[in-house]
Amino acid sequence: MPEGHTLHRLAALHTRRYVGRPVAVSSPQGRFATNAEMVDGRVLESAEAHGKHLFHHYGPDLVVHVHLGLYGRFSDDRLPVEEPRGQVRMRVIGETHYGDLRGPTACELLTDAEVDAIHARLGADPLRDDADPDRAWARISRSRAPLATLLMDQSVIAGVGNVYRAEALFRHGLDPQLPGRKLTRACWDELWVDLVDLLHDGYRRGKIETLRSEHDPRLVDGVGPCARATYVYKRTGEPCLVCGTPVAHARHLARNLFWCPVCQAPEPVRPARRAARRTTTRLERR
DNA sequence: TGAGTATGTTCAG
DNA sequence: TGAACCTACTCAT
Repeated sequence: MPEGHTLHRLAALHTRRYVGRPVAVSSPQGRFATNAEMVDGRVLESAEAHGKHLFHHYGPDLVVHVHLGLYGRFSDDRLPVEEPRGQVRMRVIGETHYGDLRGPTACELLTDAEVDAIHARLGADPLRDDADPDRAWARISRSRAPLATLLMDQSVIAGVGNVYRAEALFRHGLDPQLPGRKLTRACWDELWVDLVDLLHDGYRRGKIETLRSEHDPRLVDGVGPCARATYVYKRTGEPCLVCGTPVAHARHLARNLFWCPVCQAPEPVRPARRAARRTTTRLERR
């Protein structure tokens, strides 16, 4: 599930597994072979994530940049190494474990300047201490674009993908088509705090679960642990867990968008209704 | 076993 | 706007 939490988990894992010691880097598939030679045998100095991007720092102008894209994976296995299965773009071997990178959108060797450029174009990352939500707000509050577009714009908020977008908008009763400039500062502040909570939770669990306990059918009805743990994502036509209305689906900029037409009804929002809405979708800190 | 689908991004046209 | 990337999972057969 490569949204931001996945990449931050990988950065933390790679820090534990490999940082501070020499690693063997290769490209069984061959597409990263020349660059792999440049860092093979070097000490991995640090691993970090910004949004959905992962960086392995081997020294000045020696940074491996990885983006998993839609279906990239980075495995984690104990030594000894096995024969590569499938297309392994990059293999990193440490003292106790090794990782195989498959199907990434990007796996490239960058200079420091190129890495800086990526950081510069990425927006506030809810999982980074240096995140600047005011900069994100400056973009959102000036934009005519709908929230559904803005939340997925990595130059506004880095690390939020389709699942977190759908779930965060639902949790705040926000119409996905609401223009950014119509969002109130108070709503943004609550939304940001919740994104920080949600992504940290995903980081800890290693999966995206967004249901508050009172809405979790696994707790309410004793449904098996495999039941989905989202309010609207991939629940098209199923009853909203709060109001029972069938969850709606549409294509938005070539991506799937899910929302509850009642809990996230468009304007006008009357004060009484907003108050009622708050009692059912209030932000719950974990 | 095979078809269909996906949490993302870039590039061609 | 659609194709490409080319993995892994789910579901139907």
